[in-house]
Amino acid sequence: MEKTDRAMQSQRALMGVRDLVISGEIRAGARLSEVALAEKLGISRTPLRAALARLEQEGLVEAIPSGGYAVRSFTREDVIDAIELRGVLEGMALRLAAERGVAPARMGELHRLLAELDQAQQGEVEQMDFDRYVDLNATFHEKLWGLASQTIRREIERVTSLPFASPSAFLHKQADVMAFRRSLYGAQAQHKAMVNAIELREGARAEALAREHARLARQNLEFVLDEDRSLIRRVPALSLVVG
Amino acid sequence: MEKTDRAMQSQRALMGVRDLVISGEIRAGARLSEVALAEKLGISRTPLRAALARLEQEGLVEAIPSGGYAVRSFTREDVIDAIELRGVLEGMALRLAAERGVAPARMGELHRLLAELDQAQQGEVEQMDFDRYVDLNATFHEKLWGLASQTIRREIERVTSLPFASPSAFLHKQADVMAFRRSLYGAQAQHKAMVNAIELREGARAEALAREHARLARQNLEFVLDEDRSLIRRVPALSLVVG
DNA sequence: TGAATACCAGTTGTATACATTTTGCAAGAT
DNA sequence: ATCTTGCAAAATGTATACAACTGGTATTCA
Repeated sequence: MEKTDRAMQSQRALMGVRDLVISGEIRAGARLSEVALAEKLGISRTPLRAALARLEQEGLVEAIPSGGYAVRSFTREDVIDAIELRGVLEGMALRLAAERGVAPARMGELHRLLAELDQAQQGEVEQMDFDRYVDLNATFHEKLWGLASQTIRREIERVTSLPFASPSAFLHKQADVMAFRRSLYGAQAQHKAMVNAIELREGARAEALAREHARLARQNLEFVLDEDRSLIRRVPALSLVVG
Repeated sequence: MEKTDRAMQSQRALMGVRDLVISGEIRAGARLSEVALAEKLGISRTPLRAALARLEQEGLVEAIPSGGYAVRSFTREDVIDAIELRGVLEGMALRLAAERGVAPARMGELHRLLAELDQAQQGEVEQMDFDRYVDLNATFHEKLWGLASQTIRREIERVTSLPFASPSAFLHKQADVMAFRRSLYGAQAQHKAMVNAIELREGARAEALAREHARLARQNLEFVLDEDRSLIRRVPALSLVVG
């Protein structure tokens, strides 16, 4: 090795395998051959194995009893529960933020993001700045997570490492669909209500709103699976869902 | 290697390091020297590194920016949030169980455990079968987790891998204290109410009860930290709490 | 005397070698 | 034709070798 950054190969392994799995290039259930992967990624088996062990913790990959790993496959119920789980955790984060209080500076950042989100969806549905909204939405949710303590933030980040459980799962730039665009109006209303609830120290309301907000992802999931399965390919990791 | 089980050394590494950290044999903040640990456990660095990486995910150990790992240290707030997190996740599990329904056979198992728990705390406080209650309580909670889907169960198990966040954290046989014994009466009443709520499909009540139930652990934590710090040594991993 | 530097031990991250186990396949028996 | 058995290739788990980096100490130079 000849490199600059510390633990470079490990990072390459982690991102490389994650991409291969999420993109669906390796089918769900398929065994992950260490030698083949190591060669494909141009690294040795050691950092690769570290990546596989971590991806098992993240839930993208599962250990085979006889040894090695395979790409995990998810049922519809798995995905629904992962989304519900995110809602519950975000709800907890918001409730605690409301109960314990948030520094004014941070609330200011949230309001600024709300205003930018408003701008992004200005005008008619057809001309809204979808890509910009996608980016801002991801930033907004990350800011919300930042209100929580490290312990809770860690869990949220782990759960959302399953791409279809992330708040941006169905807001990918490759999946710009009318049905998704329309869902953004309700979403933005919920964003504002969540921030308002935190300001008013209304913990229960903030929690309920976060849960209902996550429910939008579930709606979008069901739209993809039941109404337009051609979108499966465009939503990250959704190719791992069977049935 | 000459061994029987698959991935034997990795398991040994994981349990070995976990024990060293939880028991407090290695101080919070101390660097975990790989060569020293490997020699101490009689294994090579490879399975040891796998164990360290996993313990980092579990939260017991943290990566040092310049490389390697150190024993993590927890603030009182960290522990409180971990307990609260368990309460929220158990609450989610029970709510979903209530909403979606539970097979009668499983409810039967829960009732049987409730009866056994009743037996264990029969009679006067002084003569209750504390050790037996401890075991049954752990089994009961595991059965509750079993009501949830794999996704949620995984998260609960990860969170409770921090020993002080587990439902048995303050019910350790080495920490048989009057204050803890007395808390069991209220706890058992909550156990019964939780099962009842699931049977009546009262999801919100089940969730609220699970959260309040976890709050007992917080009370016990505060008792240890504020009233009888000599107990710190007897509660697993509590020596990692600073302040 | 103080600061900068060069060196050195110790440590981690990565690659590779090795032994055991698993698995796929083909041949043979029923 | 189907199931069993044996074997070889491949894959995993572990150990070890190696190179780069970190941190600290002693030396050197101003």
